[in-house]
Amino acid sequence: MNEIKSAITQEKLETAAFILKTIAHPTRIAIINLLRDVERLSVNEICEGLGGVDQSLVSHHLSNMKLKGVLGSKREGRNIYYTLKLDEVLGVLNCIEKCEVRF
Amino acid sequence: MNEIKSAITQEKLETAAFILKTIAHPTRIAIINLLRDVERLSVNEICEGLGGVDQSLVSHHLSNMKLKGVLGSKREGRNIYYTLKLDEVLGVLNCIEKCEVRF
DNA sequence: TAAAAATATGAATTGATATTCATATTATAA
DNA sequence: TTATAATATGAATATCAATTCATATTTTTA
Repeated sequence: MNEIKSAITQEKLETAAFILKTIAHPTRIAIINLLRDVERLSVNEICEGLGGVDQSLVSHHLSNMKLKGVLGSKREGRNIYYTLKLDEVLGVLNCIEKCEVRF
Repeated sequence: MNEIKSAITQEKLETAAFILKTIAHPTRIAIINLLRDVERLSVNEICEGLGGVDQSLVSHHLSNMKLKGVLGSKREGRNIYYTLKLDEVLGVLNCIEKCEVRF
């Protein structure tokens, strides 16, 4: 009669890893940062905000994050606007931005 | 005369992505969780805590996280004890553990 | 209705990461 | 001084993710 330590389920571990993997890329973090204070942005605006990242590559990153539930999108005329859907990731970025890595 | 928006530097983006990548794996998250409330653990204890993950694989994950500055280690007799070095990652896990992903 | 703007898609390539397996190293104990 | 326990290492393989490039789709406007 012991063994408290409410072990995190395998499923939760996998979900956490899944989300972290989804955002663990400089360009994708930059995109999330752009969406931090703006509610929504068109692909063009995102491309500009990133400064010189290829349209197609940006699009791949966007649809990847959308697929994984981090972003949402809505077409309006000829633009498509992306929004942050999983706001919790902002918390993650806040945490991580503070820390310097010292080897 | 505009352009406030203290853009995150490329370097910061890369550091953030680097750390996130380092922890974005179910086994590695589990290891960090084990070290959350214990200060230090031997490799054996970690293997047991993980339940049936191959020793060699655990070792690879450990040295990877050590290399990247997330863990530290200290030999003592024939055991090697690992500790959390970059405590900020706990914050990241706290953030992430809350969120369910809904597609 | 053809051209242009905005964005997506898919295949090919490249690059990175995880896993396995067999073996090496280090320290202690018999 | 050998056997054993604890851990690391490295090469081989397998798996997965990022990038590029060329082209497709959708919407609007001339």
